[in-house]
Amino acid sequence: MIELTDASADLISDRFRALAEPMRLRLLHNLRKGELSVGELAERVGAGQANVSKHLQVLFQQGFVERRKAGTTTWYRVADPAVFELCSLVCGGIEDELDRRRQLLRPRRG
Amino acid sequence: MIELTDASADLISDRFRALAEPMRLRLLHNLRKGELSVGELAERVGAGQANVSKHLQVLFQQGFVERRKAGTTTWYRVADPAVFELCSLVCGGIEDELDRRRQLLRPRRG
DNA sequence: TGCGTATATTCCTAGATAGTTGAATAGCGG
DNA sequence: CCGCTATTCAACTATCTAGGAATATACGCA
Repeated sequence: MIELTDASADLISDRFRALAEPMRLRLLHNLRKGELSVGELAERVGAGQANVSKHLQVLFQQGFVERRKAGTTTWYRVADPAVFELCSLVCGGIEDELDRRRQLLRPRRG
Repeated sequence: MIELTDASADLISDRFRALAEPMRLRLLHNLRKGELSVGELAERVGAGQANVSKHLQVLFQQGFVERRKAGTTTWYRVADPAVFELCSLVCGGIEDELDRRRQLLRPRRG
């Protein structure tokens, strides 16, 4: 692990921020099965095309997706498989967190 | 990996968002070595006490840290070691991304 | 009780960002 | 060249959040 300087903290947080958005996670999830165009992604996630395009820019800037232009359409694909490992790690914690929230809902003065 | 429903996408993004903040990454980094109080953390990261307290709430809500009250001081510690695996994965991508950015800065019409 | 300390909470402001809309760009077919 | 399509870009609004200041709460001590 990098010794956390201010600069590297910024870089790391930038990458986390790119994943801190449900829409972008859905885009990545749809791209798991293979390449998709912007329009196809917009249909699948039920969002506007411009919106999807901007989200894809963010993922591209962080290197999570790559793109390939063919004629008028742009095909996006996952570039960094580590993103799925990241999600798996986070998903592992989610069930724990749900359990913990249920604990918090209980009266605690027992 | 969880089949990504809208609800789970929200949960996952919430967890990523908790890490998408340099200050919170620095807090977690300082907590690697062991328990620290809010005041100690505020000194180390050079931030206000209220600010640090609020960031710790976010990390606590997402289950990344635990806390223990002793008198008037609250001691925080890392609860989920997976957070460091997450950072490692992200750090691994950062050097790749830096290389990629250097590529982008080059004239590409070769 | 009253004071000092440590933490949490509330209010406020400035900056960031998601989403929409409309325009601009680029390729394809006539 | 002209329309058509897919994508990107720019402007705008609404929402969110980091940070600071002030306040509230809780604890220890005399």
